[in-house]
Amino acid sequence: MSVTIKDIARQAGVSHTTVSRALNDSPLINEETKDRIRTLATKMDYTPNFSAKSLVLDRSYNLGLFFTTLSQGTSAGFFYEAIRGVNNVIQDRYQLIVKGIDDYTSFHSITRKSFDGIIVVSQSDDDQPFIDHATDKGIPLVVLNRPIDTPGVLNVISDEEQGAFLAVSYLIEQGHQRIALVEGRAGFKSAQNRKKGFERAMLHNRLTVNSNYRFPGLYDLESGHKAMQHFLTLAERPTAVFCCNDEMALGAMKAISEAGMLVPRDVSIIGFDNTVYAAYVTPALTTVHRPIEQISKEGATRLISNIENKQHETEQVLLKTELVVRESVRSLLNG
Amino acid sequence: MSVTIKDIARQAGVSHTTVSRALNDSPLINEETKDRIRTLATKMDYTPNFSAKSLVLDRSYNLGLFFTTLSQGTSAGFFYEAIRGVNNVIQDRYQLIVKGIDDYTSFHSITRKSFDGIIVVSQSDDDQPFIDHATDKGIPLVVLNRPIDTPGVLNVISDEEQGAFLAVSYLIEQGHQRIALVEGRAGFKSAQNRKKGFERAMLHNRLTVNSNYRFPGLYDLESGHKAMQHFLTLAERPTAVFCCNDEMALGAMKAISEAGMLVPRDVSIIGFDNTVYAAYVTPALTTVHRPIEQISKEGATRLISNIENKQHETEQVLLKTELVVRESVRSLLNG
DNA sequence: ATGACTATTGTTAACGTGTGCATTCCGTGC
DNA sequence: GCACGGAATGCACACGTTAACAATAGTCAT
Repeated sequence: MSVTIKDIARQAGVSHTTVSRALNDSPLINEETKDRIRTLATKMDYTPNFSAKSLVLDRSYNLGLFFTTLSQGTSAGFFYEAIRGVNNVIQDRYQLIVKGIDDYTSFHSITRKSFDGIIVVSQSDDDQPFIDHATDKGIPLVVLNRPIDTPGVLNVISDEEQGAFLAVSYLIEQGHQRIALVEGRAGFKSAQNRKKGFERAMLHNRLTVNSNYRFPGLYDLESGHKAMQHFLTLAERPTAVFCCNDEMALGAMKAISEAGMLVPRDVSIIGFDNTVYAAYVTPALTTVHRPIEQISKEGATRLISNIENKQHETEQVLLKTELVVRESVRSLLNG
Repeated sequence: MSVTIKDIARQAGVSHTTVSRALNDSPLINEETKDRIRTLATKMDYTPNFSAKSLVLDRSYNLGLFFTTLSQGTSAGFFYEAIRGVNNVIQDRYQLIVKGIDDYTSFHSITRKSFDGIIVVSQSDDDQPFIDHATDKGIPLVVLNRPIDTPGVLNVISDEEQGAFLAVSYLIEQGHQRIALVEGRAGFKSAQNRKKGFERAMLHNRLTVNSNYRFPGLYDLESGHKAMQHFLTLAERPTAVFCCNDEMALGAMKAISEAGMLVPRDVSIIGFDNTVYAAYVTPALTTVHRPIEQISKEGATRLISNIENKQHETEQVLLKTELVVRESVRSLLNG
């Protein structure tokens, strides 16, 4: 059917070995023959058979991009930016295969043969068995977005604890003291770190956290909505709420306006993630920007470098987050 | 390194052919030997080498999921739903390879060998050369989301013209007559169809469209914002605006509130796509739901059926859209 | 008992590419 | 003139799997 190096060899009057070497730019082959063969190859519209290459070279040309889950809980924007970032650096050297870890009942089929490298965009501790499996099998690996304890694994993350600290410190600077927290999805490391940053900022300013001022969330709009409804029933309402992501912040804003109140006049809201929508909500949401696309670019670049140089760098890379001030926080300072 | 069928054969005292047949459940092999070999295989932790299979069976086990672009203009929610839908039906039979068409300078490397089938999530006429290439190469193909003229191509789309008709008819039912249109990105078929639905609904109700009441858009927040700013400068403002997607509708709402006005009191807004955020904006956005996930499921299912049954169904499947009524449209009827 | 037929297993080649080891040719130094 | 070395190419096999064909043993009808 399709043209192979043997076809080219026949046409060129050489052996298929020579063709193979010529197309791989081997120094063994005369420059003129190389040229002749190369032009002949393009003229004959030759495409290498990657299955055959894979078989003999023991490389799959596949990079796996694994998310904790595809079917639930991953925000669309997050997902999109991660794929963009990775896609951007792999170009045509690899095929990008997108998977959800929770699609697997057994990791048996995940081997060195099927993936030259794996990028895990991790959102939960539940990914650990998968990460261990990949490490055991000796597959080059990078874990993004969630800090990893396992030594010997490349890890690129944003400093979320610092981001939350930044956000809450900002609230305090603006004069807020009764600050509430809508937590992230239980089990997600990001939820823990953002909470930690919140607590550190409070402690650092010698503020105590009312236990009524914490509410569990699921990172979705609905749980932010519910949390805010709860806060609004309290006799002494918080003046500001730190939501562990933007979606929940939007839900909270919704609840506030449903109660006939206004953001930020009655309650200040701050989010996390800097979703595209954050800028266009009314009022525009003050939030923390997390450089997902940059994380995934950085991760993919380092992974590929590890693969191609057969090295095994295992650094942990921390990328800084930054506060994006918009309109959803009111200053309580009388000036 | 890893265990092959020959290793199993040696252990079992049979030929590697027998092992191959046993693992593929060939009727030629005695049931007992099959069992013996199968248990031995799992005990030895055997995983088939897909490169070898691919080479001899002439199948890649790859499905390509191609978007018009990954780097610009695709909405995150859209992207996410499409991948989810496809991923949902392919399970572990295929690897899902995600690509942007605009990443390619040449389609040369896209062949039958590298993809068993291709799903194009098409958002622009510019995809046509790619679609033609895939058709030429004889790669099983399905085009989602954009109507295709090319005969002989499987095509699954939502009826967007009907959706727009639905939306605008609803506005008219609520008593609106001065209805403006924020158009979609030029060149995108969806933009044309939504506009067509708009026009048909107007015509059907014998309403004329003021040429000041049309404004080009890019499907992003900013252009909706700009369009609305324009409409607000008009002496005779529209009472309702049909935005060709939700993002632009959000932008428009933003512009309205910036001008000190309220939705829907002063201007009614209706969107298209039913983004996750539409429900949680204030006021919640009335919009048209487009079943992206269902489209991609349907498309993937039919493509796989075509591949595996070696048939060549080329139907065009139209899935209905539906109006989701929320709070962003005011009734002008005095009741 | 012999031929045909079935059930089960083995032999061998094939898929397309890369590579270790020969082979050939040519120039160079003695 | 001959050995040596380097440059260029070819031969033959390997990678792991499937499949056409061959082979063997057993069964059954004549």
